[in-house]
Amino acid sequence: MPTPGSTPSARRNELLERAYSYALQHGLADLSLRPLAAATGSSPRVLLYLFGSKDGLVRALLARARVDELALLDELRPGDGRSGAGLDAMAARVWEWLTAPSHRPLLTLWAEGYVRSLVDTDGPWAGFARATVDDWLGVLATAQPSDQRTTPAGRAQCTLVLAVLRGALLDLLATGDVDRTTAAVHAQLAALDPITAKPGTSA
Amino acid sequence: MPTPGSTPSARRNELLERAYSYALQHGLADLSLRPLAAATGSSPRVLLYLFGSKDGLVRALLARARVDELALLDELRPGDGRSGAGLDAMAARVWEWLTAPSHRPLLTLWAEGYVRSLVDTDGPWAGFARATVDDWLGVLATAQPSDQRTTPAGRAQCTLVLAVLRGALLDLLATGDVDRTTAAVHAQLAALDPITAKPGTSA
DNA sequence: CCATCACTGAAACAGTCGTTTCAGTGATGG
DNA sequence: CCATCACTGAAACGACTGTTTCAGTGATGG
Repeated sequence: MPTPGSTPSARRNELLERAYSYALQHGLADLSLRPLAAATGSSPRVLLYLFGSKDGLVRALLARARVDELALLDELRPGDGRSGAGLDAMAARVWEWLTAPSHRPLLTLWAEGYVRSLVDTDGPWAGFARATVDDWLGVLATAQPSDQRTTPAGRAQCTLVLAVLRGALLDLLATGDVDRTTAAVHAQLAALDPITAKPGTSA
Repeated sequence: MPTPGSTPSARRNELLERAYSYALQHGLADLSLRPLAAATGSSPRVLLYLFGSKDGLVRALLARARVDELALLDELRPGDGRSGAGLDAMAARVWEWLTAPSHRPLLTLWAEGYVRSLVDTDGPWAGFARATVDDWLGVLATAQPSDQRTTPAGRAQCTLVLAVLRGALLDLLATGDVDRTTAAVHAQLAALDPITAKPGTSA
C-alpha cells in the first residue's frame, strides 16, 4: 500500500493548487470532499489517495496558505542584515498589502484558520494561530534596532504594531471601510514614530 | 401547529441558558443537536420544537452572547451625558475585562461568530461582525469629547482603539501571554493620551 | 513480455446530520 | 368532563459525511 499521503507529486500539486483556490472562494469551515472533487475535476477517491485523509488535505491547504504568507514576509525583510527602514515604514507596507482587494480571500481564509485553531486545539488546525503570531512578530522585529529586539519594551512595540494591523484588518474585513481603517492605522504610525526613533536618529 | 420558534417561554429560556454554556465550552463551529440535547438533558425533538430549527437555535445563541456583550457595554458607559473619563481610560477598563480568564470562552465564541459571518454572508451568522464593530465604535465614541465624535479624525481614533483592543485580544487568545499583550496595550494608551487631549485640557 | 508503478472510477460502508411523523404526556381552565 | 395547552419520547426519513473495497487504467522500465 503506497498511500503517498504527503509525498510531493505532479498530480498532487496540481490538485492542491485547485483545491486551494476553491478553498479561497468557499472557505474551509464546511469544506467537503465531494463538492471539492467535483470542482477540481477529480474524485473523493483520488483526493484521499493523494492526501491520505481529509485532515491531510486540510493540513496541506493550511500549509499552502502559509506559503503565501511566508512569501509576503520574505518580501518585507530588509534583505541585508541592516536595521531596515524602521517599524512604522514596514507596518505601512504591510497595511498596503492587507488592503489590496485581491488579497481579501486569503485573509479571510487566514482568519478562519486562526480562530478555528483557538477552538480545536488538536486536529489539522492546531497551532496555526500561534504560528502566525510568531511569524509576524519575528519579521516585525527585524525592522527595529537590534538593541530593542530583546527588551520587553521592544517586544511590546512589535506586539502593538501587530495588534493594530490585525485589529484594523478584522474591521476592514467586516465593514469594507478602507478609508476609516487606513486613517486609524496611519494615525497609529504617526504616533508610533516618536517612540520608535531614538533621539538624534530621526531622519 | 404552534411552533413557538422564538417565543419566550420558561422552558425555552432554561434550555437556552444550558445550550449557551455548552456552546461556550465546545464552540459553535461543529455544534450538533444530538450531543447538545444529551448534554442539556433534552432531546433533538424538543430543541427543534422550541427553537424552530437549528438556525433558529444558533441565532438564539448568538443573540444570547450579544446580551453579555451589551451588558458590558452598558457597564462601560459613563452613565450621565458628560464626556466621561476619556478614551484611554475606557480602553484600559475594556482591556482589563478582556484579560479576565473567566471571559475567555465568551471571547472565543465571539471570535468564532465574527469570522464565520465573514464567510457565510447569509445564514444565522450574517451581520454579526458588522454589528459588533458598530456596537463597539458607538460605545467608544461616548468616551471622547462630543466635538470629536463626528469628525473623520475622531472616528479614526475610535477605530484605532478598537483595532488595538481586538488585535491584542487575538494575540492573547492565541498565545495566552497576558504580560506582553498588556504591555502593548498600555504602550498604545500612553501614546494615545497626548493625541486625544486637546492642548490646555491635559490634567 | 511482463511486472511495477501512479493514478482512477464505481459502488458501497457505517455513521452523523437536521428534520419529520406519530403518538403520547400531564397540567390548565372553561 | 373534556378540550386545549406546552411539551416530550421513539423512531424513522433522506441527505450528507469521510472512508474503504474492488477493480481497473495506461505508462514505465527491466
